Amino acid sequence: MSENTRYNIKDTEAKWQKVWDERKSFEVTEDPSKEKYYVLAMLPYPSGRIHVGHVRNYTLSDVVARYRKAQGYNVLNPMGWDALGLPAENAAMERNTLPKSWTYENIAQMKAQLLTMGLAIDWSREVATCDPDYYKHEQKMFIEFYKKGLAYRKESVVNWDPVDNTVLANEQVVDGKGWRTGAPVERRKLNQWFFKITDYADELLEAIDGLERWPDKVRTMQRNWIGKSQGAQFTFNFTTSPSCHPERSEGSQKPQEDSSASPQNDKPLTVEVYTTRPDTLFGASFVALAADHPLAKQLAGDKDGFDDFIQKCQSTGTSEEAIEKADKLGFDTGHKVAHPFIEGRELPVYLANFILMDYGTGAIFGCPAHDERDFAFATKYGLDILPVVEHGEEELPYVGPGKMINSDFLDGLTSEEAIAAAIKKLEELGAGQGVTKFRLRDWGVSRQRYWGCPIPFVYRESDGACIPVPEDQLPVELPEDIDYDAPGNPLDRHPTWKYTTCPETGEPAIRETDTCDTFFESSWYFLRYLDPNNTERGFSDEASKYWMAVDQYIGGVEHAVLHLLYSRFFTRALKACGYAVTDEPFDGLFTQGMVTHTTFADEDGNWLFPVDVEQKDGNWVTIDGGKPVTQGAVVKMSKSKKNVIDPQDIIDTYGADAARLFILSDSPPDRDLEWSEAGIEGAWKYINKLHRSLMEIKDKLAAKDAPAPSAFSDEGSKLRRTVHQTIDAVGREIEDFHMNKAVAKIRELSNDMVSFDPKDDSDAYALREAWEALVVLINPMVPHLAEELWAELGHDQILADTNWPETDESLLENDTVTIGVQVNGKVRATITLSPNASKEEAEELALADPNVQKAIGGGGVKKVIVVPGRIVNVVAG
RNA sequence: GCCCCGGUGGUGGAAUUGGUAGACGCGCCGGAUUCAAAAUCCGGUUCCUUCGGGAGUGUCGGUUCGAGUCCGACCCGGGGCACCA
Repeated sequence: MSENTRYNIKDTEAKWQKVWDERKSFEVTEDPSKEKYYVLAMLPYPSGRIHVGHVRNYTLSDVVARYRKAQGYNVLNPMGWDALGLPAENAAMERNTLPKSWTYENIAQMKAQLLTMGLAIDWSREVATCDPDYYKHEQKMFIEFYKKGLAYRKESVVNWDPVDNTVLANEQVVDGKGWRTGAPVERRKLNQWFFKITDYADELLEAIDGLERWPDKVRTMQRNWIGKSQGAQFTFNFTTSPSCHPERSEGSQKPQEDSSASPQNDKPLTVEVYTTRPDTLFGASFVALAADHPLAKQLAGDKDGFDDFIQKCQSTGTSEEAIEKADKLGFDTGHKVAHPFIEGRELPVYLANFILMDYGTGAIFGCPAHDERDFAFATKYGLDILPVVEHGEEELPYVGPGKMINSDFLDGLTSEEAIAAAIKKLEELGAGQGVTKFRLRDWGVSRQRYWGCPIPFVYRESDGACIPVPEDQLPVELPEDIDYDAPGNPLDRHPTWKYTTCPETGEPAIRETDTCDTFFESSWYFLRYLDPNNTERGFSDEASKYWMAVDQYIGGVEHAVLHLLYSRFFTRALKACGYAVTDEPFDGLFTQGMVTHTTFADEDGNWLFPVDVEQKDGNWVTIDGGKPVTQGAVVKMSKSKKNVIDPQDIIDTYGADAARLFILSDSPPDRDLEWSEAGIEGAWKYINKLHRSLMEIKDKLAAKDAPAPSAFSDEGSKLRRTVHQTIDAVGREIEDFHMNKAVAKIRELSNDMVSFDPKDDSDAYALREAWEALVVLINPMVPHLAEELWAELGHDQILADTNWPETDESLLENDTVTIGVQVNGKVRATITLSPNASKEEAEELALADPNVQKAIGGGGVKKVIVVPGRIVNVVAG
């Protein structure tokens, strides 16, 4: 093959990227005459280099975007940077630079990389969340939420590293010690900002049912996270009176919080419990409180073993083996409470390690016959096990529903009826009421960090009043003259930044030095894309009304709960503040699988990069030195295990099209994808082959404007059927995210085309038709190659502006169909007949086959089942 | 422990949802081309076989004319949640 006909991937890809850019092919505006389609890929964190997960994500969104564009939609496919966050601060500390410059350098590098992928992105809408023009609007939203009562301040406990002078996330606390300093973590109370997502708990839960184009997995995870339960909350009265003990602690303890249970002298002592099974109240045999329940210490008095018990409860949290079996541990306080329904019945009160203070009321009643944990506990401590639900053959504990027994006025009712009846009775007695509880907590957004969106409030020094920063003073910008020499939050110790005046009185005031959780930025970035240059508001109502909701959102499943739930809350909160937004931000959601790769390690167990090893005589060795290498498990690519491939190397070597094609064709997008060098080479070969094939056959194709012939040869007709069936199938597979199947269908078609030898004008016409269809079909996957081939086919209009081919209905059906003939369920022959053949014809043809006759043997035919177009099954004797 | 998802050739995966299991690709084998190699092209490739056939979709059982697909029990792998009352 001569040099000038060889497909030059590098030049060709650069050429078409330039054409798209110059023609602004993917820039869009609101166009009421066209139906919109909003494709959204989860925005990347600018870590510096793109990884294969990005390539997979944006290839998928690109296929959808290009496919929908070809179908005539006005497609919005934007991109931006989730640019605030802790890694920038860590990098700044390590490299003695500033988070801002580190971040913007990374953005520039990653953008340059993404541009080589040839994505159909409207770059004019690019957004970086660390830009004050971006966070200005969310500061305004924050204040609007505050005014609506959706944002509030409250004292709450944080993990405090006393050496670094900083707050730690739960993940940064290892064995009770700070991950960096190793210092024991203190629990400190700080004033923190919260968003009232709990106001929307019910609505967010109910609306999950309507998210039909979301994966079931994600919907289930969100339901569980919200964790709605209905039950009864009621009070037990103590029949014993614990002596009021002075605090025995070392004095550093915080005063105890107010609680439902009041330790005051004159009122009788009570404890409030929560249950989802008030129907089983007659089966109650104990009451249990969390070890850190406000009443615990008072109830324990100076009984022996209390300190021991508390210590054990705390240690179960960390010792690994104990968690496995997690023995039920109890501490008998010796005190008793009265059963609310049974005169004279007393229940012992325990402290127990399986009761959590932060769920429900931190106290329960135990019904061992109908609860697993209560059963284990009662067995261990020799408490009564009283069945109150008919359980037939089932062994105790029986947790299912049934008819009530041994339960006085509840006897004979179903569990459901009994729950209602028990709640009614509790209400009559004034002991409690039916309540609904959620696991979901309000969203704490305060972070004691520098590289985040400043929370736009000041506190007046004279009286501590919390005052929102007036709109005309927004944004509250991050100072750039910061230092990382001392531990802690640079904003807090900045010499001037936080000192300001009260906008109302002009008195001295202190700025809030906390910044927002970075989930704040990602909760509305899809709205900013709609109107990225709006300086008055984050986005206009008009833009939102035209583009929202997102038609197809694509990203990793790791955001199944937090990001996706916060965004759903955010649209509702914005709506409450007068913005025009849909309730639900994302109509369709697709979660892609992980990209995995083999791990390699040297003799000492150190991880090795795949680029540093090679295979020699069937064994893996290091390239540098040839030392033996062991091949380990295939796991998600991660820097720590070094099993990463730099996609840029792949793109530089094989081109973006090959990388895209391999990623799409090897595995279904929702499953994990195992990266392999061999796979990428296969994709690369196919790209070259398509180009070569067209170059070879080009002169034999009919002219671009040749009239349709009046008739086609048998081969020509067959090819045309395949073409139209493929057009039909590929569209459906793309819509279902079966990109691997779409690619397979295209390859089948191209195999047929390559072996098709045009003999006359009608064949030449059919083959041109086939090539034109093939190129359009493959465009979403390998757009550079497709543009090149399209131009080779003689078109002036670029492919990015070309519509998806129409299918000819009459060609979707074949004129003959080959079906199997079974004898007693085993295939013995195949027959070919018209798809409209009658059952009788099919039966006749099947029985005429010698192989079928042979299989039937002497027993004769008992019955023949004919499923037209599918199968014939002969039942022989 | 509970809740999902998955298990099909050497390998990634197809199978019109109960109707010819293994599409398409990777790898491998054989051949052509080449001084040679690369690239490319052609053919083969589930396993066993006495070449007639037989077996086969994690295991065992069931329903059906017919099961990868439906039902029951179990085994293995991955993910999520977790003393949630």
